[in-house]
Amino acid sequence: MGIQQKRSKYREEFRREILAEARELFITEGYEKFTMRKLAGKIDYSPPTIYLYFKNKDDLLLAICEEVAEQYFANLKLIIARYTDPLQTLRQALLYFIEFGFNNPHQYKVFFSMKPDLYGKKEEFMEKESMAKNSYLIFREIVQDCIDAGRLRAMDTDVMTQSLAVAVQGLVLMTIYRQSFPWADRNLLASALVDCLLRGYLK
Amino acid sequence: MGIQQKRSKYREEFRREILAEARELFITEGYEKFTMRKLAGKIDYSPPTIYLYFKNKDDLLLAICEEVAEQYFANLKLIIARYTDPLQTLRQALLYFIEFGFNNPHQYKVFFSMKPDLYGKKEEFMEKESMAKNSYLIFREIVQDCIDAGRLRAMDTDVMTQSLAVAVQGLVLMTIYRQSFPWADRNLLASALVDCLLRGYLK
DNA sequence: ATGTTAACTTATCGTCGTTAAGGAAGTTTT
DNA sequence: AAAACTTCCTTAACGACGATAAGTTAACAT
Repeated sequence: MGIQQKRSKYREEFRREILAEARELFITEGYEKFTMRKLAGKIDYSPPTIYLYFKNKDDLLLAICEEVAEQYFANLKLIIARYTDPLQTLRQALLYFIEFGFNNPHQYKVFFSMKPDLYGKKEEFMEKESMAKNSYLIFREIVQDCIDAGRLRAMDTDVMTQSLAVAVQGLVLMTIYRQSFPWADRNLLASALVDCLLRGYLK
Repeated sequence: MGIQQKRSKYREEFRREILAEARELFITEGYEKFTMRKLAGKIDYSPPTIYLYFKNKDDLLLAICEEVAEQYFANLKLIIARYTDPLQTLRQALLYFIEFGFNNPHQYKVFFSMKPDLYGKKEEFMEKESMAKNSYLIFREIVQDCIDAGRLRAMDTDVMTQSLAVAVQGLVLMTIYRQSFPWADRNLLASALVDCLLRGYLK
Protein backbone atom coordinates (compact mmCIF):
# COMPACT_ATOMS: atom_id res chain seq x y z
CA MET A 1 0.00 0.00 0.00
CA GLY A 2 2.84 2.33 0.87
CA ILE A 3 4.53 1.56 -2.40
CA GLN A 4 1.32 1.94 -4.34
CA GLN A 5 0.90 5.33 -2.83
CA LYS A 6 4.43 6.28 -3.67
CA ARG A 7 3.98 5.19 -7.24
CA SER A 8 0.73 6.98 -7.75
CA LYS A 9 2.29 10.01 -6.21
CA TYR A 10 5.05 10.02 -8.81
CA ARG A 11 2.48 9.34 -11.42
CA GLU A 12 0.43 12.35 -10.41
CA GLU A 13 3.58 14.42 -10.35
CA PHE A 14 4.48 13.50 -13.88
CA ARG A 15 0.93 14.11 -14.99
CA ARG A 16 1.04 17.62 -13.65
CA GLU A 17 4.40 18.14 -15.30
CA ILE A 18 2.97 17.17 -18.66
CA LEU A 19 0.06 19.46 -18.02
CA ALA A 20 2.36 22.36 -17.22
CA GLU A 21 4.33 21.83 -20.42
CA ALA A 22 1.12 21.44 -22.36
CA ARG A 23 -0.16 24.75 -21.11
CA GLU A 24 3.08 26.45 -22.00
CA LEU A 25 3.05 24.93 -25.46
CA PHE A 26 -0.50 26.09 -25.87
CA ILE A 27 0.37 29.62 -24.87
CA THR A 28 3.50 29.94 -26.95
CA GLU A 29 2.33 28.17 -30.09
CA GLY A 30 -1.40 28.76 -29.93
CA TYR A 31 -4.21 26.29 -30.27
CA GLU A 32 -3.85 25.63 -33.97
CA LYS A 33 -0.29 24.41 -33.63
CA PHE A 34 -0.74 22.42 -30.45
CA THR A 35 -0.33 18.72 -31.16
CA MET A 36 0.25 15.70 -29.03
CA ARG A 37 3.42 14.95 -30.94
CA LYS A 38 4.88 18.39 -30.30
CA LEU A 39 4.03 18.07 -26.66
CA ALA A 40 5.74 14.71 -26.57
CA GLY A 41 8.81 16.25 -28.15
CA LYS A 42 8.77 19.07 -25.66
CA ILE A 43 8.77 16.75 -22.68
CA ASP A 44 11.28 14.41 -24.39
CA TYR A 45 9.06 11.37 -24.43
CA SER A 46 7.48 9.43 -27.24
CA PRO A 47 3.91 10.42 -28.19
CA PRO A 48 2.19 7.31 -26.77
CA THR A 49 3.58 8.08 -23.33
CA ILE A 50 1.13 10.95 -22.98
CA TYR A 51 -1.71 8.53 -23.44
CA LEU A 52 -0.62 6.72 -20.30
CA TYR A 53 -1.53 9.84 -18.34
CA PHE A 54 -4.37 11.25 -20.39
CA LYS A 55 -7.10 9.29 -22.07
CA ASN A 56 -6.89 11.37 -25.23
CA LYS A 57 -6.34 14.89 -26.48
CA ASP A 58 -9.75 16.10 -25.32
CA ASP A 59 -9.05 14.77 -21.85
CA LEU A 60 -5.84 16.75 -21.79
CA LEU A 61 -7.55 19.88 -23.08
CA LEU A 62 -10.19 19.53 -20.41
CA ALA A 63 -7.48 19.34 -17.79
CA ILE A 64 -5.93 22.54 -19.15
CA CYS A 65 -9.35 24.17 -19.06
CA GLU A 66 -9.72 23.29 -15.43
CA GLU A 67 -6.32 24.77 -14.66
CA VAL A 68 -7.27 27.97 -16.44
CA ALA A 69 -10.62 28.07 -14.67
CA GLU A 70 -8.88 27.53 -11.37
CA GLN A 71 -6.60 30.48 -11.97
CA TYR A 72 -9.57 32.62 -12.96
CA PHE A 73 -11.59 31.46 -9.98
CA ALA A 74 -8.84 32.27 -7.51
CA ASN A 75 -8.41 35.81 -8.80
CA LEU A 76 -12.16 36.36 -8.91
CA LYS A 77 -12.39 35.52 -5.24
CA LEU A 78 -9.72 38.11 -4.48
CA ILE A 79 -11.67 40.74 -6.36
CA ILE A 80 -14.87 39.92 -4.54
CA ALA A 81 -13.11 40.33 -1.22
CA ARG A 82 -11.86 43.75 -2.25
CA TYR A 83 -15.25 45.41 -2.68
CA THR A 84 -18.20 45.80 -0.37
CA ASP A 85 -20.79 47.36 -2.65
CA PRO A 86 -22.45 44.49 -4.52
CA LEU A 87 -22.92 46.47 -7.72
CA GLN A 88 -19.32 47.56 -7.66
CA THR A 89 -18.31 43.95 -7.13
CA LEU A 90 -20.34 42.87 -10.14
CA ARG A 91 -18.84 45.61 -12.30
CA GLN A 92 -15.32 44.60 -11.35
CA ALA A 93 -16.11 40.93 -11.86
CA LEU A 94 -17.34 41.63 -15.38
CA LEU A 95 -14.34 43.81 -16.16
CA TYR A 96 -11.97 41.24 -14.73
CA PHE A 97 -13.48 38.52 -16.86
CA ILE A 98 -12.89 40.57 -19.98
CA GLU A 99 -9.39 41.48 -18.88
CA PHE A 100 -8.62 37.83 -18.22
CA GLY A 101 -9.76 36.93 -21.72
CA PHE A 102 -7.76 39.73 -23.29
CA ASN A 103 -4.63 38.77 -21.40
CA ASN A 104 -4.94 35.02 -21.93
CA PRO A 105 -6.33 34.56 -25.43
CA HIS A 106 -4.79 31.16 -25.93
CA GLN A 107 -6.05 29.76 -22.67
CA TYR A 108 -9.43 31.17 -23.50
CA LYS A 109 -9.46 29.46 -26.86
CA VAL A 110 -9.08 26.07 -25.23
CA PHE A 111 -12.67 26.24 -24.11
CA PHE A 112 -13.81 26.55 -27.68
CA SER A 113 -11.52 23.96 -29.13
CA MET A 114 -13.29 21.33 -27.09
CA LYS A 115 -16.22 19.23 -28.18
CA PRO A 116 -19.61 20.73 -27.30
CA ASP A 117 -20.27 18.20 -24.55
CA LEU A 118 -16.83 17.66 -23.13
CA TYR A 119 -18.08 18.54 -19.68
CA GLY A 120 -20.57 15.70 -19.98
CA LYS A 121 -24.31 15.71 -20.51
CA LYS A 122 -26.44 18.65 -19.51
CA GLU A 123 -27.38 17.26 -16.10
CA GLU A 124 -23.87 16.07 -15.30
CA PHE A 125 -22.31 19.51 -15.35
CA MET A 126 -23.98 20.61 -12.13
CA GLU A 127 -23.35 17.29 -10.44
CA LYS A 128 -19.68 16.89 -11.20
CA GLU A 129 -17.15 19.06 -9.45
CA SER A 130 -15.38 21.46 -11.75
CA MET A 131 -13.72 24.83 -11.60
CA ALA A 132 -15.91 25.92 -14.47
CA LYS A 133 -18.96 25.18 -12.35
CA ASN A 134 -17.49 26.91 -9.32
CA SER A 135 -16.72 29.99 -11.37
CA TYR A 136 -20.28 30.17 -12.59
CA LEU A 137 -21.74 29.70 -9.13
CA ILE A 138 -19.63 32.39 -7.53
CA PHE A 139 -20.50 34.75 -10.34
CA ARG A 140 -24.15 33.88 -9.89
CA GLU A 141 -23.81 34.71 -6.21
CA ILE A 142 -22.59 38.19 -7.01
CA VAL A 143 -25.60 38.77 -9.20
CA GLN A 144 -27.90 37.38 -6.54
CA ASP A 145 -26.39 39.80 -4.01
CA CYS A 146 -27.16 42.71 -6.31
CA ILE A 147 -30.76 41.60 -6.65
CA ASP A 148 -31.12 40.95 -2.92
CA ALA A 149 -29.70 44.37 -2.14
CA GLY A 150 -32.31 45.87 -4.43
CA ARG A 151 -29.69 47.29 -6.74
CA LEU A 152 -30.69 45.24 -9.78
CA ARG A 153 -34.16 44.38 -11.04
CA ALA A 154 -35.86 41.39 -9.56
CA MET A 155 -35.80 38.65 -12.14
CA ASP A 156 -34.67 35.06 -12.57
CA THR A 157 -31.11 34.98 -11.27
CA ASP A 158 -29.91 32.44 -13.80
CA VAL A 159 -31.33 34.36 -16.72
CA MET A 160 -29.68 37.53 -15.53
CA THR A 161 -26.38 35.85 -14.71
CA GLN A 162 -26.20 33.99 -17.97
CA SER A 163 -27.17 36.93 -20.14
CA LEU A 164 -24.47 39.02 -18.48
CA ALA A 165 -21.95 36.22 -18.86
CA VAL A 166 -22.57 35.53 -22.53
CA ALA A 167 -22.34 39.24 -23.33
CA VAL A 168 -18.85 39.68 -21.90
CA GLN A 169 -17.76 36.33 -23.27
CA GLY A 170 -18.95 37.47 -26.66
CA LEU A 171 -16.69 40.49 -26.46
CA VAL A 172 -13.68 38.38 -25.62
CA LEU A 173 -14.45 35.71 -28.17
CA MET A 174 -15.10 38.04 -31.05
CA THR A 175 -12.05 40.21 -30.54
CA ILE A 176 -9.89 37.14 -30.13
CA TYR A 177 -11.24 35.11 -33.00
CA ARG A 178 -12.04 37.71 -35.60
CA GLN A 179 -8.87 39.66 -35.80
CA SER A 180 -9.53 40.79 -39.36
CA PHE A 181 -12.34 42.98 -38.14
CA PRO A 182 -11.57 46.65 -37.49
CA TRP A 183 -12.59 46.63 -33.85
CA ALA A 184 -12.75 49.81 -31.84
CA ASP A 185 -10.35 50.06 -28.92
CA ARG A 186 -10.85 46.94 -26.81
CA ASN A 187 -10.86 48.74 -23.50
CA LEU A 188 -13.37 51.25 -24.79
CA LEU A 189 -15.60 48.41 -25.89
CA ALA A 190 -15.21 46.70 -22.54
CA SER A 191 -16.21 49.66 -20.43
CA ALA A 192 -19.04 50.62 -22.78
CA LEU A 193 -20.47 47.12 -22.73
CA VAL A 194 -20.23 46.70 -18.98
CA ASP A 195 -21.77 50.12 -18.39
CA CYS A 196 -24.58 49.27 -20.75
CA LEU A 197 -25.28 45.89 -19.17
CA LEU A 198 -25.38 47.20 -15.62
CA ARG A 199 -27.51 50.16 -16.62
CA GLY A 200 -29.81 47.81 -18.46
CA TYR A 201 -30.48 45.70 -15.40
CA LEU A 202 -30.50 48.58 -12.93
CA LYS A 203 -33.55 48.79 -10.74
CA MET B 1 -13.76 35.22 -76.17
CA GLY B 2 -17.18 33.67 -76.54
CA ILE B 3 -15.79 30.24 -75.81
CA GLN B 4 -13.78 31.52 -72.90
CA GLN B 5 -16.92 33.01 -71.48
CA LYS B 6 -18.79 29.78 -71.96
CA ARG B 7 -16.07 27.84 -70.23
CA SER B 8 -15.80 30.11 -67.26
CA LYS B 9 -19.56 30.07 -67.03
CA TYR B 10 -19.61 26.30 -66.69
CA ARG B 11 -16.70 26.53 -64.33
CA GLU B 12 -18.55 28.97 -62.12
CA GLU B 13 -21.61 26.78 -62.26
CA PHE B 14 -19.67 23.77 -61.01
CA ARG B 15 -18.05 25.85 -58.34
CA ARG B 16 -21.41 26.90 -57.02
CA GLU B 17 -22.60 23.32 -57.15
CA ILE B 18 -19.68 22.22 -54.99
CA LEU B 19 -20.42 25.08 -52.65
CA ALA B 20 -24.04 24.03 -52.33
CA GLU B 21 -23.08 20.45 -51.55
CA ALA B 22 -20.47 21.67 -49.10
CA ARG B 23 -23.01 23.74 -47.24
CA GLU B 24 -25.38 20.81 -47.07
CA LEU B 25 -22.63 18.52 -45.82
CA PHE B 26 -21.75 21.10 -43.24
CA ILE B 27 -25.32 21.36 -42.04
CA THR B 28 -26.05 17.65 -41.92
CA GLU B 29 -22.74 16.44 -40.52
CA GLY B 30 -21.57 19.45 -38.57
CA TYR B 31 -18.24 21.20 -38.65
CA GLU B 32 -16.23 18.53 -36.88
CA LYS B 33 -17.04 15.89 -39.49
CA PHE B 34 -16.74 18.07 -42.52
CA THR B 35 -13.75 16.99 -44.60
CA MET B 36 -12.64 17.68 -48.11
CA ARG B 37 -12.63 13.96 -48.83
CA LYS B 38 -16.21 13.52 -47.71
CA LEU B 39 -17.24 16.46 -49.82
CA ALA B 40 -15.46 14.91 -52.78
CA GLY B 41 -17.30 11.67 -52.21
CA LYS B 42 -20.59 13.51 -51.96
CA ILE B 43 -20.15 15.20 -55.32
CA ASP B 44 -18.73 12.00 -56.85
CA TYR B 45 -15.35 13.41 -57.74
CA SER B 46 -11.88 12.70 -56.46
CA PRO B 47 -10.62 14.94 -53.65
CA PRO B 48 -8.09 16.91 -55.73
CA THR B 49 -10.84 18.07 -58.06
CA ILE B 50 -12.12 20.42 -55.39
CA TYR B 51 -8.76 22.14 -55.40
CA LEU B 52 -9.30 23.12 -59.01
CA TYR B 53 -12.17 25.31 -57.85
CA PHE B 54 -11.05 26.33 -54.37
CA LYS B 55 -7.57 27.23 -53.33
CA ASN B 56 -7.85 25.24 -50.10
CA LYS B 57 -10.23 24.33 -47.33
CA ASP B 58 -10.14 27.78 -45.77
CA ASP B 59 -11.00 29.33 -49.10
CA LEU B 60 -14.01 27.04 -49.33
CA LEU B 61 -15.07 27.81 -45.77
CA LEU B 62 -14.81 31.51 -46.51
CA ALA B 63 -17.07 31.04 -49.52
CA ILE B 64 -19.61 29.25 -47.32
CA CYS B 65 -19.38 32.08 -44.82
CA GLU B 66 -20.15 34.58 -47.52
CA GLU B 67 -23.18 32.56 -48.60
CA VAL B 68 -24.42 32.44 -45.02
CA ALA B 69 -23.80 36.15 -44.57
CA GLU B 70 -25.63 36.84 -47.80
CA GLN B 71 -28.68 34.95 -46.58
CA TYR B 72 -28.53 36.80 -43.27
CA PHE B 73 -28.05 40.13 -44.98
CA ALA B 74 -31.04 39.65 -47.28
CA ASN B 75 -33.37 38.81 -44.41
CA LEU B 76 -32.06 41.66 -42.32
CA LYS B 77 -32.97 44.10 -45.08
CA LEU B 78 -36.49 42.74 -45.13
CA ILE B 79 -36.79 43.28 -41.39
CA ILE B 80 -35.54 46.83 -41.64
CA ALA B 81 -38.14 47.60 -44.27
CA ARG B 82 -40.89 46.30 -42.03
CA TYR B 83 -40.42 48.79 -39.18
CA THR B 84 -40.42 52.56 -39.08
CA ASP B 85 -39.42 53.25 -35.50
CA PRO B 86 -35.62 53.09 -35.37
CA LEU B 87 -35.49 51.62 -31.89
CA GLN B 88 -38.01 48.97 -32.84
CA THR B 89 -35.92 48.20 -35.91
CA LEU B 90 -32.81 47.78 -33.78
CA ARG B 91 -34.63 45.50 -31.36
CA GLN B 92 -35.88 43.30 -34.17
CA ALA B 93 -32.47 43.27 -35.80
CA LEU B 94 -30.87 42.05 -32.59
CA LEU B 95 -33.55 39.44 -32.05
CA TYR B 96 -33.29 38.28 -35.64
CA PHE B 97 -29.55 37.86 -35.33
CA ILE B 98 -30.01 35.62 -32.33
CA GLU B 99 -32.78 33.69 -34.00
CA PHE B 100 -30.62 33.20 -37.07
CA GLY B 101 -27.85 31.81 -34.92
CA PHE B 102 -30.19 29.51 -33.05
CA ASN B 103 -31.72 28.20 -36.25
CA ASN B 104 -28.46 27.77 -38.12
CA PRO B 105 -25.91 26.62 -35.58
CA HIS B 106 -23.75 24.79 -38.10
CA GLN B 107 -23.55 27.70 -40.49
CA TYR B 108 -22.75 29.91 -37.56
CA LYS B 109 -19.92 27.68 -36.51
CA VAL B 110 -18.20 28.12 -39.83
CA PHE B 111 -17.23 31.61 -38.84
CA PHE B 112 -15.34 30.27 -35.88
CA SER B 113 -13.72 27.37 -37.61
CA MET B 114 -11.82 29.78 -39.79
CA LYS B 115 -8.38 31.15 -39.11
CA PRO B 116 -8.38 34.46 -37.21
CA ASP B 117 -7.35 36.48 -40.23
CA LEU B 118 -9.16 34.70 -43.01
CA TYR B 119 -10.81 37.92 -44.07
CA GLY B 120 -7.36 39.39 -44.59
CA LYS B 121 -5.45 41.91 -42.57
CA LYS B 122 -7.17 44.46 -40.40
CA GLU B 123 -7.19 47.24 -43.02
CA GLU B 124 -8.23 44.92 -45.83
CA PHE B 125 -11.58 43.98 -44.32
CA MET B 126 -13.12 47.38 -44.94
CA GLU B 127 -11.59 47.70 -48.39
CA LYS B 128 -12.60 44.34 -49.80
CA GLU B 129 -16.21 43.68 -50.68
CA SER B 130 -17.85 41.07 -48.49
CA MET B 131 -21.26 40.18 -47.18
CA ALA B 132 -19.82 40.16 -43.70
CA LYS B 133 -18.81 43.79 -44.15
CA ASN B 134 -22.17 44.72 -45.64
CA SER B 135 -23.97 43.09 -42.75
CA TYR B 136 -21.96 45.08 -40.27
CA LEU B 137 -22.48 48.34 -42.10
CA ILE B 138 -26.21 47.96 -42.36
CA PHE B 139 -26.38 47.06 -38.69
CA ARG B 140 -24.26 50.10 -37.91
CA GLU B 141 -26.69 52.22 -39.87
CA ILE B 142 -29.59 51.07 -37.71
CA VAL B 143 -27.67 52.06 -34.61
CA GLN B 144 -26.76 55.39 -36.16
CA ASP B 145 -30.43 56.04 -36.91
CA CYS B 146 -31.30 55.46 -33.27
CA ILE B 147 -28.65 57.91 -32.16
CA ASP B 148 -29.65 60.48 -34.75
CA ALA B 149 -33.29 60.18 -33.72
CA GLY B 150 -32.23 60.89 -30.15
CA ARG B 151 -33.47 57.53 -28.95
CA LEU B 152 -30.08 56.21 -27.89
CA ARG B 153 -27.29 57.99 -26.08
CA ALA B 154 -24.86 60.00 -28.14
CA MET B 155 -21.62 58.07 -28.26
CA ASP B 156 -19.19 56.60 -30.77
CA THR B 157 -21.32 54.68 -33.23
CA ASP B 158 -18.78 51.93 -33.76
CA VAL B 159 -18.30 51.35 -30.07
CA MET B 160 -22.04 51.10 -29.56
CA THR B 161 -22.61 48.92 -32.62
CA GLN B 162 -19.79 46.56 -31.81
CA SER B 163 -20.65 46.21 -28.16
CA LEU B 164 -24.23 45.35 -29.09
CA ALA B 165 -23.04 42.92 -31.73
CA VAL B 166 -20.58 41.03 -29.56
CA ALA B 167 -23.18 40.67 -26.84
CA VAL B 168 -25.74 38.92 -29.02
CA GLN B 169 -23.05 36.91 -30.75
CA GLY B 170 -21.87 35.79 -27.34
CA LEU B 171 -25.30 34.45 -26.57
CA VAL B 172 -25.43 32.48 -29.78
CA LEU B 173 -21.88 31.21 -29.50
CA MET B 174 -22.09 30.11 -25.92
CA THR B 175 -25.38 28.27 -26.23
CA ILE B 176 -24.16 26.59 -29.39
CA TYR B 177 -20.69 25.65 -28.26
CA ARG B 178 -21.16 24.85 -24.60
CA GLN B 179 -24.02 22.44 -24.67
CA SER B 180 -23.00 20.79 -21.41
CA PHE B 181 -23.96 23.93 -19.55
CA PRO B 182 -27.45 24.08 -17.99
CA TRP B 183 -28.61 27.15 -19.87
CA ALA B 184 -31.87 28.82 -19.06
CA ASP B 185 -34.46 28.83 -21.82
CA ARG B 186 -32.78 30.27 -24.89
CA ASN B 187 -35.65 32.53 -25.85
CA LEU B 188 -35.87 33.88 -22.33
CA LEU B 189 -32.17 34.66 -22.43
CA ALA B 190 -32.52 36.31 -25.80
CA SER B 191 -35.29 38.69 -24.82
CA ALA B 192 -33.70 39.47 -21.47
CA LEU B 193 -30.38 40.30 -23.07
CA VAL B 194 -31.84 42.45 -25.83
CA ASP B 195 -34.03 44.30 -23.35
CA CYS B 196 -31.05 44.90 -21.13
CA LEU B 197 -28.84 46.15 -23.95
CA LEU B 198 -31.39 48.58 -25.33
CA ARG B 199 -32.25 49.84 -21.87
CA GLY B 200 -28.59 50.27 -21.15
CA TYR B 201 -28.02 52.54 -24.14
CA LEU B 202 -31.34 54.35 -23.87
CA LYS B 203 -31.09 58.11 -23.76
C1' DA C 1 16.28 -17.11 -9.95
C1' DT C 2 11.65 -16.38 -11.48
C1' DG C 3 7.43 -14.19 -12.19
C1' DT C 4 5.07 -9.73 -12.27
C1' DT C 5 4.19 -5.17 -13.05
C1' DA C 6 4.84 -0.40 -14.54
C1' DA C 7 6.82 2.71 -17.77
C1' DC C 8 8.23 3.55 -22.01
C1' DT C 9 9.44 2.53 -26.83
C1' DT C 10 8.96 1.40 -31.90
C1' DA C 11 5.98 0.36 -35.46
C1' DT C 12 1.79 1.02 -37.33
C1' DC C 13 -3.13 2.22 -38.55
C1' DG C 14 -6.46 5.16 -40.50
C1' DT C 15 -7.51 9.88 -41.56
C1' DC C 16 -6.65 14.35 -42.80
C1' DG C 17 -5.31 18.47 -46.17
C1' DT C 18 -2.74 18.98 -50.02
C1' DT C 19 0.42 18.39 -54.14
C1' DA C 20 2.70 16.00 -58.12
C1' DA C 21 2.35 13.64 -62.15
C1' DG C 22 -0.11 11.78 -65.73
C1' DG C 23 -3.97 10.47 -68.75
C1' DA C 24 -8.14 11.17 -71.55
C1' DA C 25 -10.94 14.08 -74.09
C1' DG C 26 -11.89 17.98 -76.61
C1' DT C 27 -10.03 22.24 -79.15
C1' DT C 28 -6.95 24.73 -81.90
C1' DT C 29 -3.36 25.07 -85.14
C1' DT C 30 -0.85 23.61 -89.14
C1' DA D 1 -6.36 15.05 -91.19
C1' DA D 2 -2.44 15.08 -88.12
C1' DA D 3 -0.11 17.38 -84.51
C1' DA D 4 0.05 20.36 -80.68
C1' DC D 5 -2.16 22.37 -77.00
C1' DT D 6 -5.58 22.94 -73.28
C1' DT D 7 -8.86 21.56 -69.90
C1' DC D 8 -10.46 18.49 -66.59
C1' DC D 9 -10.04 14.89 -63.86
C1' DT D 10 -7.63 10.87 -62.08
C1' DT D 11 -4.27 7.87 -59.27
C1' DA D 12 -0.50 8.03 -56.25
C1' DA D 13 1.73 9.98 -52.84
C1' DC D 14 3.61 13.22 -49.00
C1' DG D 15 3.74 14.78 -44.46
C1' DA D 16 1.29 15.37 -40.25
C1' DC D 17 -2.19 14.18 -37.22
C1' DG D 18 -4.60 11.31 -33.14
C1' DA D 19 -4.46 6.99 -31.50
C1' DT D 20 -3.46 1.87 -30.73
C1' DA D 21 -0.88 -2.62 -30.59
C1' DA D 22 2.86 -5.05 -29.49
C1' DG D 23 7.14 -5.39 -27.61
C1' DT D 24 11.21 -3.94 -24.50
C1' DT D 25 13.39 -2.61 -20.35
C1' DA D 26 13.97 -2.17 -15.65
C1' DA D 27 12.36 -2.26 -11.08
C1' DC D 28 10.20 -4.97 -7.73
C1' DA D 29 8.15 -9.17 -5.31
C1' DT D 30 8.36 -13.85 -4.09
